[in-house]
Amino acid sequence: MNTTAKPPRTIVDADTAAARILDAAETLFYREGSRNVGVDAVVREAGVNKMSLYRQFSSKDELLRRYLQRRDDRFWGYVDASLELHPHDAAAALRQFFADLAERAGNPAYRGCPFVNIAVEYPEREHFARVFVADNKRQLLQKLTELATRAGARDPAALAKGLALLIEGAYAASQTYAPETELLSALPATADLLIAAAMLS
Amino acid sequence: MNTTAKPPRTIVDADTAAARILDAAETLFYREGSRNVGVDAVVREAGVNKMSLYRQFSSKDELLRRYLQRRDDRFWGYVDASLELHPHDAAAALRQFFADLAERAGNPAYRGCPFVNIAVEYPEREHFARVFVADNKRQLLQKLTELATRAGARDPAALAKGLALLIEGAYAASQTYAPETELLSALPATADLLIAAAMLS
DNA sequence: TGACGATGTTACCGACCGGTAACATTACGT
DNA sequence: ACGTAATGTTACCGGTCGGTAACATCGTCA
Repeated sequence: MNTTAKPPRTIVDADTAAARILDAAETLFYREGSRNVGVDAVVREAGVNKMSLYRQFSSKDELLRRYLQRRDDRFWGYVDASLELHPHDAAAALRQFFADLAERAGNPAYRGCPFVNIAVEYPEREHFARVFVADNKRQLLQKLTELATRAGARDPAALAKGLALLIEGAYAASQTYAPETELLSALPATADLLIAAAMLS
Repeated sequence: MNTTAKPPRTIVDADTAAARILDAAETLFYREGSRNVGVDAVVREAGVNKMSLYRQFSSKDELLRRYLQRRDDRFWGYVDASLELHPHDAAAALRQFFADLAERAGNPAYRGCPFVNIAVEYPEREHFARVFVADNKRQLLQKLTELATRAGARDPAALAKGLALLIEGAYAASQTYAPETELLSALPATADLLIAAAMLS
């Protein structure tokens, strides 16, 4: 008897196939690492055929590009969501961002900053994915500097850099330190301290 | 004519072969990532035969174990070198560590914290390499807490956690931010600020 | 109905991966 | 001088990688 009956041939149009593939890539690339995940795993997760991937995306590298863009969009969504809570108080907006970041990074499913992970995965600084990461971080530093200025910091650039270091630290620590150390619990207070110190005349 | 003459068969004893293999692994695993480097690349770099590797190390995983131990020793060497400069001034010792860290992380050949990189490379928290990393970080936090206590901080655990976040941030930022942003230049001053603020009565 | 374009399926390619067996060669103790 | 143990060399294993060709099947529209 045939216990391994073939699943019915399901047919999806190109657009939904591309969407499912991107969803699968976002999940797997983030959770396992883009270099650790093969295209076969992506199509399996997406429930589509391998040829459907290569008819929608020219290569795995292009899929990686689309993944990075999605992560970028998602990241700025997080930032905006935090900042919008305090549209007229830049210092409060900064504090809000760190509180929300500590919340996110404490989630057990959190796997660190996707851009930090990319930087680790690809050794060459000139790799297109690394360049994408550097752009994202540059924009983040610019946003932090702008907020520090609006908050009235004496040295906005210095405050922004200090906060940027803290942010990267939260990303990395979420993966390196065991959860029991509760390192992230110190994140909001430390950020508050830096912000407050930057305001003193 | 034979333009591709075989290199002479050089023969090295087991101990020096093992040492050369470990040196090669340390270089390559750190620079390219342990998962991105194959055993063939290691033996090529070491200038030994592949069988010499598998006669000295039971598997690539054991080579990874030895690599981690080497990196751990090297790391605590860095720490001790900084702290020994101020044996009777814990606050100064902490500041010294951050100054030295900023120096190291600013080197163009720097490829971030080897333990952070391991945490990115291996998704499962239970993987032996991840456990090793968590142990290293736990010991670092303990050392920081001890120093914060000796320095007279009001809340040593809080200061230690803040400094630990900054350290992880420096590691990650060295790879994610473009060198032009000079984010690391803000590291010593930010650490000094946290240390000073923790002393206020 | 029939034809055409889009999709699914299978099989395959060359390259690399970690790891090993079999054998050639060398160094060294007796 | 000879035998033995350690080392070097070659070839290979099964598995996975990114990517593709060939063909079967489907939906759609004339």
